[in-house]
Amino acid sequence: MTTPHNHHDEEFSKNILETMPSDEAVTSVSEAMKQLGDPSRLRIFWILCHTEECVIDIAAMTEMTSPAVSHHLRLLKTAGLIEARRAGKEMYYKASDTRLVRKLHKVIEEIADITCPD
Amino acid sequence: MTTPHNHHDEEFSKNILETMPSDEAVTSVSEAMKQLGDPSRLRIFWILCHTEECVIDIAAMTEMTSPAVSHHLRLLKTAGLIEARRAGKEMYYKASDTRLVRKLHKVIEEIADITCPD
DNA sequence: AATACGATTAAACAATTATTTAAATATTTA
DNA sequence: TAAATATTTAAATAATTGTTTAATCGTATT
Repeated sequence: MTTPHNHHDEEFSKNILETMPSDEAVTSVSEAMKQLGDPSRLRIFWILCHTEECVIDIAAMTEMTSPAVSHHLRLLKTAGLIEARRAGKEMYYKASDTRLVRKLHKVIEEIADITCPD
Repeated sequence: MTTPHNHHDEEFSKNILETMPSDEAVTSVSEAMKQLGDPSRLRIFWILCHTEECVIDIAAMTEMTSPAVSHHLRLLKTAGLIEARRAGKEMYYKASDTRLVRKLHKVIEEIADITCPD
């Protein structure tokens, strides 16, 4: 495959296309990013990276209703970013202990410190 | 402020709330994540992290129409993730040279290499 | 078993967003 | 200046998504 315009030498363009992330990689990365692309979920995720909490407390900390929190928790859980455990009447959520989560948490903290780009 | 349930000691809860990212930080981080939460934009962004390209070539590489690419480019540009320059009839786009962009690029490459979480 | 509490689900609504096709704009070249 | 090329904008449509309110489900307690 060749691009309509040839701004780079063939070797280079070929290399780019070959090292391009696979569809699966793109899907999984964008799926994770998408979940954190919502401010409510980002807040919840951040909290759960630091502590394990029940739904009511998360709702209080983020000033949201329980159903709204529950909805976001489900999405985060489906994406594999958080996990849950039941203790009596309560469900406790916390960030999953995976490389993906650790990297996302790290980049969030780093970006949050920047605030102004550059 | 105290959470409805007290699963942690007061000192700890207080500390969490205080270190919680500000609204501005949350907004800016989630805005960046949101842009990369779309697979089409993630692909485009990845390409532009590696090379400068014109719209037609990006469209060819991603198998999208020019208007669709143009639309995503505008969003990425508004978010400060990419920049543009005109050369004759063509517009050339590339990733912005900022800390934010470098960190996002890095985490994308890292996550893409993982594929399977954990 | 009845009640209370925590959490989830469902339905409805509002809002945002991606894609397509067609038209418009900008720049170069004949 | 007319035609060709590259890109953007606009209009229309389809699809996704977040939030709210009300109802339901699961667990524990009395």
